[in-house]
Amino acid sequence: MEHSRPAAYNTRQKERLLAYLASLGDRHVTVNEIAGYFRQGEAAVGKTTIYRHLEKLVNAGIIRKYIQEEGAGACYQYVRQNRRCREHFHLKCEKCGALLHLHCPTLDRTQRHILTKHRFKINTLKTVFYGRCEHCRDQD
Amino acid sequence: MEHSRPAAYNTRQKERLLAYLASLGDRHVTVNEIAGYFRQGEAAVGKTTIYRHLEKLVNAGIIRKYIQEEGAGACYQYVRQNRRCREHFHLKCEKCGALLHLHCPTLDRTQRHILTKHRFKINTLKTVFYGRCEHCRDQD
DNA sequence: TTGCGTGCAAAGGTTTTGCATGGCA
DNA sequence: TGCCATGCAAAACCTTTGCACGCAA
Repeated sequence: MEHSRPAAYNTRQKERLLAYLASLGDRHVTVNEIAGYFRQGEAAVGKTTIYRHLEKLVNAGIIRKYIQEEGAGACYQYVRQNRRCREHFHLKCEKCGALLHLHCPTLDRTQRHILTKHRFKINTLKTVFYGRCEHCRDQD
Repeated sequence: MEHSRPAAYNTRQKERLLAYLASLGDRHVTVNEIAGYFRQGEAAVGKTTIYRHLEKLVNAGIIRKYIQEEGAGACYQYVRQNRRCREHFHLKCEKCGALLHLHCPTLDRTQRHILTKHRFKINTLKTVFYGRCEHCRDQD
């Protein structure tokens, strides 16, 4: 027995948006880039619709949202689920934008520590460590 | 010999703002909270002035700025030189929105581990762990 | 007196919301 | 035929900037 979950229709905008995001590979896009892509050509998708779908997709773990500089828009990236994808954290370099995957037993222990000692269940799909990668640390 | 550094006057607004921030202890405040505090009572300090001082104070290392989410206002915290005001992570509950502060030696070790073994310098001012807090884990 | 500090108002940007219309099931 | 989805316009945010006036030194 389901709760009163809304119907969730399949619309062409939704399909196009998801197909576009999936086609990006590892590339990140901003809302403006997405809107720009759908502005040209026949298949228009408005910004309002884009924002509304992106929020749902982020919550569903289908795409990941990254915050950037203050004042600048967020950027989004498709999360590929196919590969043998153990739970892991992500490191995002604020300078060069590189996204690193952190498979590490130490982090697994940290995650369990936060769960047992701080009683907080981390969502690794949404959590992103921001900072400087090896190469960018040497510069400036 | 100094470079052409501007004069930097001491104004009452500046003194009041710094005194207020210092009085907060470990608490974080947003610009709105600061402005609200100075709105009531005689000693008004405008938001523009608050923003301008906060930027300087952050650059001077006197206060710390946390960027929690895009669009939402940043949080500021006084850095007490003498006492232990360690860097810390934040836990954000996806369900109820609660923001928890994670002061924990285990996390300090994790941070060092990521630095030495994975060669990534984490920015705790921007990094937020997303997940479920104790209370919201029990529900649904 | 000099010129930085202040703060109102307006602009800049991203994101959200109101509401009438469109389209899926 | 219901009712969700869409998207324009407008609002709601946070933050920055222009500019005239105030005030410290």
